[in-house]
Amino acid sequence: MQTIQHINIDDTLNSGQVFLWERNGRFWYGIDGQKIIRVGQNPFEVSSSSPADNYFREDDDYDSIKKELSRDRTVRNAIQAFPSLRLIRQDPFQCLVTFIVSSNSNILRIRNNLGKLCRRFGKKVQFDGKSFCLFPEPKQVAETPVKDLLDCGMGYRAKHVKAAAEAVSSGALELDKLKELDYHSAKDQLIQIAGVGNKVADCILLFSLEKTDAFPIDTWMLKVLRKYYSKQFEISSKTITEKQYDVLHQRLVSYFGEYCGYAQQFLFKMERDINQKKWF
DNA sequence: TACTAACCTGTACG
DNA sequence: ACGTACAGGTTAG
Repeated sequence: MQTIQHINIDDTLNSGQVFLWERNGRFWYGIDGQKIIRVGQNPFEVSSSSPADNYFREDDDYDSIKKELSRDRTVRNAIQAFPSLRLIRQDPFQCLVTFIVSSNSNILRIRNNLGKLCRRFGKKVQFDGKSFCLFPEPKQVAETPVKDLLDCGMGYRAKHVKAAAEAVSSGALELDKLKELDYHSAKDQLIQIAGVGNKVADCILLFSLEKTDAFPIDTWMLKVLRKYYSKQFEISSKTITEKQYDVLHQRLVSYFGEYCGYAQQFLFKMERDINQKKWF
């Protein structure tokens, strides 16, 4: 006998994947593209303003993924600490904007930037007796002057956000089609967008485009790799070059397997919590 | 090809 | 309080 869903909402929503969630009493409410999602923990339940299919990747064989990843001692410890931490399946456009905005920023600021963007340009809706602002659609952002995006506090990222929205809105970048491609083909297209480099692309691929073999390598992952994996993945420099990133990713995939993105999420959550970093 | 500094600006820390 | 450094990186040179 086992519980219906192995999903710890607090851990999952506070692991750096999503930024537009808020707790209200027994429930958490979040913005995902053109819908509002509500989740409660005991008992676990999800409802939404329009169908949100498998937002928490309920369709993954979670137990067998964890079992496979547990071959590694460090990931096994992280899984033990956060046994119901899930990867989230996000709206691709929101995810694209989110991680462009995230570059060289911090979590609280990212949250504030995105919140302002929604309040200023997103459609206002009612759900569960409360009012919310949806994430603005690509066309809406594409038509917004950079000046107004700057008011959201995005700084130099504002022009990248607008350009990305233009690419999506014009059809030059078809996000949904990237889901059908393999990791490298999809990544090649994402990298074309200004403001999207290796790390940001990997976040978008992992969190919204079905690429569980993506492994975003940020400063925290470098810290983790140095601390626990100095033997397997030696990292000498303070930062890594594009080439080193690619080589490292390849080795991470062959070490952790096709679900290495999950390993990244467990490790990231563990290390941030150890360092008592605030999520919101 | 590899390495550096500059980049907007809100928070965090002293 | 008030200044200074840093932040889930990317890019131009």
